[in-house]
Amino acid sequence: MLDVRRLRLLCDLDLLGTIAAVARVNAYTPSAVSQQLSALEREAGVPLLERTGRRVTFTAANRVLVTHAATVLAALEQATAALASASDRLSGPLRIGAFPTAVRTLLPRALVSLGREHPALELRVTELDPVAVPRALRERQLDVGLVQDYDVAPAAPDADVDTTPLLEETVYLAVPARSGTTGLPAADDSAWITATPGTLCHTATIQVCRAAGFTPRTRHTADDFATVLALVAAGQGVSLVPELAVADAPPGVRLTALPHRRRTRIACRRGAASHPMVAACTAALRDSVAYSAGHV
Amino acid sequence: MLDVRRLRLLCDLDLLGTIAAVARVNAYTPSAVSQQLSALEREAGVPLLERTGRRVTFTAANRVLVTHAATVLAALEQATAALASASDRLSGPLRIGAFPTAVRTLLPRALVSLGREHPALELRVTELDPVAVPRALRERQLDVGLVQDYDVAPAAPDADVDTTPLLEETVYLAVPARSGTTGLPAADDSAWITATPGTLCHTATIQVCRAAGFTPRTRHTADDFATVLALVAAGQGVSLVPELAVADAPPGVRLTALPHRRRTRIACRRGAASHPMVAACTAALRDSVAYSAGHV
DNA sequence: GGTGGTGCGTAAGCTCAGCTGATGCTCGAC
DNA sequence: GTCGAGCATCAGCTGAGCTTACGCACCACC
Repeated sequence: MLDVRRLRLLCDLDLLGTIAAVARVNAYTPSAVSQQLSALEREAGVPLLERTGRRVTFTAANRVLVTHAATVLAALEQATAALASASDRLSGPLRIGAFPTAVRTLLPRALVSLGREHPALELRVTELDPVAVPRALRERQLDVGLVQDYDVAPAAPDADVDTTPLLEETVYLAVPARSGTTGLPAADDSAWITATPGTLCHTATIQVCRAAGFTPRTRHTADDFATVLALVAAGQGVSLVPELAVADAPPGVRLTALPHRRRTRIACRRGAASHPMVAACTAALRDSVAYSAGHV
Repeated sequence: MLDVRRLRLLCDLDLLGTIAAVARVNAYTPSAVSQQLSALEREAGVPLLERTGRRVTFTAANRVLVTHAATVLAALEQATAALASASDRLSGPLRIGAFPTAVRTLLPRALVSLGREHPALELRVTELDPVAVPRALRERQLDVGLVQDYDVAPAAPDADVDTTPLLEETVYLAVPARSGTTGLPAADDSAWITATPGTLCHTATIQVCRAAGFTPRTRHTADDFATVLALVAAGQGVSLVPELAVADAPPGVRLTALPHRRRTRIACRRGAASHPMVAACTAALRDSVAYSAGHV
C-alpha cells in the first residue's frame, strides 16, 4: 500500500516545486523529505523524480500519481470532516484568511456569532490578499479563506480548492466630490490610486480601465480602501472601490456605480467543505452578509 | 491527519467483526490491532468502539467514518492502479479465485495467454465457491475472482467489490438417459444430486425447484460437475448443470435446457478494476469465453 | 457452578522506520 | 572564480509500533 504521508509530500512538491520548500512547509529538513520521496519511489516501483540541474522535475508516471494522490487526500479530508460533524461540539483552531475590507466589515459579526455558538473554537484571522488564499489553503496555513474575482478578471478554477459563493457587489468609481469627473471614460487622464501590483484589486483596475479604452496612470499606491477613499477625498486622484468599502466613505467622495461586478467566494481545501467548522464559518459569514445587506 | 493504515484496520474490523480476526488477516497480534485502534480513536477525538460483552461494536460516529474510510482506500487502490498502468510491464503476484468448472474450462486458456503476454506475472489460482469470493477479495487473499448469480438467486450488491459481466449460460436438467424423466416438473419425485448446502449452486437448485413447485430430495452431494454428471450417468439421480459443464458430459446423460440463466461476473476490489493486472486478466478471460463459445 | 475457550486491554521491552545534522556534489547567478 | 541554493547520502539517535506476557470479562459446556 502506498504511504499516504508520502503522497502528501509528493502533492506538496507538485505545488511548491522544490524539496526544500516542501520541507519548510511541513517543518522537516530537506533531507527527510528527500528520503521519504525516495521511499515512495521504491514503493511505486517506477521512477517519479528526475534531477534537472539543481531542481527536481516530475516524470509522466508521477503526473498521474499526483492527480490520484490529490483525490485520496480529498477523500481523507472528507473523512475527518464527517468525523467532526458526528461529534456535536466544535473545538480546535479555525484559521480564516480574508482581505482587509472583509476583515473590517464582514468578519467581526461572523466571529462574534461563531465564538458564541462554539466557545471551544480557537478563531484565528489572517489578513491577506485573495490571490494568496489558494496557496495558503494548500499549504495548510489556512482552513477557510475569502477569494474573489471580477467579471473582467475571472478566477482560474483550482482543483485543490472548493469554493462557494458569498457575496456579489457592484464596483464604484470614486472621485473627489469637487472634481468634474463623473464617468469612467472621463477618468482617462486623471491621477489614479491603485493597489500594489500583483494583487487582485490592481489587476482588476487595470482590466476595467483597459475595457474603457485607456491605461490608468498610478500616482498613489494603497491597498486598504479606507486609505484609498481618504486619498480620494483629499483630491489626490480617482480609484475603483467595491460596494463593501463605500459604507464608510468619507465626505468629499463622489461615487458612480459601474457596470462591473466583484464576486467574493468562500474557499476551503478540496473535500473540506462539509467539515462542520467550515460549514459553521460559511453560515456565519452568510448571516453577516445578509445583516449588512439589510443595513445599507 | 488520520492514519490510513489504521483506517484500513478499522474497515477490516467492520468486515470481520472481531479484533482477533483482523489481527489474523493482517498477520498481527490482537494486541497490536487493539493498540492501533486505540490510537485511531485518539486521533479521531471521538469514541469509535464500545465493548459489549467480550466483543467490540461500532459507535454511530464510527459507522460514518468507516464508509468514508472505504472511499479513501478505494481512491488509494485507484492510485496504485494508475501507477501500474503507467508502467508498461506487468509483474508481481496476481491471485485469481474461481469455481471448479471455470478452473477446468475457462481458466487454462486465459492463464496461458496471460503468461505469454506478461512473463513477469506470478499467476496463482485458488479454487473456491463464488459466495466466498467477495470476502476473499476484501481480505486481500485474492485480486480477481469469479462471482455468479442465478436469475432465481440474484446477487446482493457489494459496496467493496466492483464487478463486470463475463458470461451468461443456460441451465440444464441432467437426467439418466434411460430414465423417462424429461422436464423439470417430472423430476419432482426423482432423487437429486445437489451441491454442499451454503454454496451458490445448492441455493440455486433449491430455488429453481421451488419455482417449479417442489423441494428436491437430495440423495447425493457433490460440488464438482464432472462428478455430478458421472453420478447422473450412473443412474443415481438428476441434477442441474450449467452450460459450461455440459461440454464434457459423459454418455448416458440426457440434457434438457431450462428457462433459467446463470450469470458469471469478474470481481475485484473496489477501485481496482482499472488496475492493468485486473484489466489484463479480464481481457484474457473474455477471450477465453469467446473462444469457448466459438467451439461449442 | 466450576472450568476451559475466546476476545479484549495493558505493561514491558525491543526493533526499525524515519528523523536530524554533517558533508559533498551540482548547478546558476553575480 | 566564488557564493548560495538545492539535492543526495551517510551516520546516529529517538520514538512509533510491534511482540510477549499477563489479567480480566464473558460465554458455553459439562
